Amino acid sequence: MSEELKDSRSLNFIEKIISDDIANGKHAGKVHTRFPPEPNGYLHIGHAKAIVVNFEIAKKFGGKTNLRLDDTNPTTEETHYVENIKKDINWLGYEWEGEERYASDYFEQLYEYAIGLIKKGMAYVDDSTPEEIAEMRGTPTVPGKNSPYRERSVEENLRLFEGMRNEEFPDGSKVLRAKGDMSSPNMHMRDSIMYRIKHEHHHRTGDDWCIYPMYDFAHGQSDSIEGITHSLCSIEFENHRPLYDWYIDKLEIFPSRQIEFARMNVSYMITSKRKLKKLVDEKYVSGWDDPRMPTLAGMRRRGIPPKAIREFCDEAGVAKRTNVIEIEKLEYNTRQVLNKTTARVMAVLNPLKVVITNYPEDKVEYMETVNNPEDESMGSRKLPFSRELYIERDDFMIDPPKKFFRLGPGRNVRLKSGYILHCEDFKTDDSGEVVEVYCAYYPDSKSGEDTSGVKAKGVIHWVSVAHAKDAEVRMYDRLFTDPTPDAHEGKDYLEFFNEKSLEVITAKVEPALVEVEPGRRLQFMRKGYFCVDTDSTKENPVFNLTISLRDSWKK
RNA sequence: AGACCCAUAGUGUAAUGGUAGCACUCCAGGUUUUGGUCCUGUCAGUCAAGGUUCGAGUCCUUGUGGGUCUGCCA
Repeated sequence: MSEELKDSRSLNFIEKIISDDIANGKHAGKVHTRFPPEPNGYLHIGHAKAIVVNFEIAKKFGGKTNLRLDDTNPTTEETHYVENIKKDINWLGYEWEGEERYASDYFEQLYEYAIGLIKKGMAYVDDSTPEEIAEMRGTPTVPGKNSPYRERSVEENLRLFEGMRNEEFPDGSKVLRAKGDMSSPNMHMRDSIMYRIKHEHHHRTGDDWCIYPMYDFAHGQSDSIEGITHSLCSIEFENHRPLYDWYIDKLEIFPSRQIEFARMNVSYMITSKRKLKKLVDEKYVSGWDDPRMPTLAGMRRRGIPPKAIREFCDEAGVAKRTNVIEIEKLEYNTRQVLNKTTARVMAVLNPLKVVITNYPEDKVEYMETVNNPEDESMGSRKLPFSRELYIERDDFMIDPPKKFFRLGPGRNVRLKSGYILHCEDFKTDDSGEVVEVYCAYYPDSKSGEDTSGVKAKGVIHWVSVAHAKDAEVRMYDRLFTDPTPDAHEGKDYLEFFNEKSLEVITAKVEPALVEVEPGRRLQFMRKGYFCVDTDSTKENPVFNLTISLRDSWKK
């Protein structure tokens, strides 16, 4: 199980309800939640929120959380998705109670429940066409009409429903409906469809069934069967709650309680399955796990630690109003975790050569440098230092402003864990571009044993030319240029695709970096946090920018 | 249009009917061999109008704004 999240905050509204339930002895104080994804796609940041809410709330009250795949629609669901869903939840840091469950585990029980309702005269087989049913349903303002098949006898309904199960009827020819109230202002109460005929292969039950229950006649019943005490779902199911309760009441089964909360939206991200799929299909991104994608697979590859996602979701809070959390919050949580856990390494993203004119040609020194100033236990290592170094092109200016603390003609700068340099000259090419910088070093200014008395305001990173290795670095930025790309009427979200969301560069890195394993997270000193990509090899190391360091420098 | 739900700084989220707080962002400073981290500070809020009350962000009414619902999807 995951590390404890901060426990200082006050209870959210769901926790208050549960807290009251416990105080009142409801369900003998037991708390049991569930995460019920449909196995027809990949999990994204929105699912992460639901996962964190369900697992953390249960944990907080000493309860359990089930994983249940809501597989009642055989046409869209696949085993392949199940495996990815399980992997993503585990990666996020959670373990569900026992084995994962499936709504399809309960098909027989659900069938029995339906028979029970028919026997009570509360359900009937309807021969109407889909069009007729839609027509008779009415609209929110006009009451619906009763189906002409509504008053069939219990015996006939029983016989017909059994016939449905026994493959006697073609797809779409009949449905089983709950006898609700066709004049209810709540559309879900207007004789909700319980079963439809689909002669299709199911990923788990194979060809055992040709009738499948609808969400409304499967979800709440599954909750009940599993003894779910608090069924937490998103706000769009609010209108389903009367039906959820109606079935529990008529079926006389364990009374799970549905509580709705607002789904989480994040700026610059979209979570629409259809829109995400289009990005993949039309090659805007490399796949569902492209590091720019808001999928858990994408964020994992990007290098965002699961703990950061947990804290982000937890700190975003739980309430009922529509929200858009600023992506800056996720970035904050990401940096927060990475700052404490990653080793600092030297990597020059945009190299400029520096020659130390008074340093011997063939001398090599090994400079001791601490791996993580935030965590002494991470130790230190040695960096090769020589006469020619790469520094960041941004760290040199021909004519720098006064507040620029880096290198410029006549200026001093400290090389991190090295010497202080004094810039004496530089060389440009025909276009005026600086191609080489010439410096002198102060031999008695070595890091840790500096007796020079020389002042240097800035500190820059570097790597020895003779020892540097090339590495592919994928610089990622937000996928979209607009905080709410899919909320503009008349404008397609693809218009906001950020063409600069990926830039591939070749960096000069310290030699040890070609040995790192995929998945490893590092801080490139003064630049940002990076993660070794799954494409990475010793011959061609690949790093993904997770998130840059904050940069408060401006002219 | 009818039903249901929601409304607190830029963003998100708190506040038994009793001092509107926290976090992120922004801005300003301090520390720093990362212009990072850390620390301090500033700016900034109860949708509107009535009502109940000694007292309303909280309760009531109306309005305004937003969300969900008219799949044999979940």
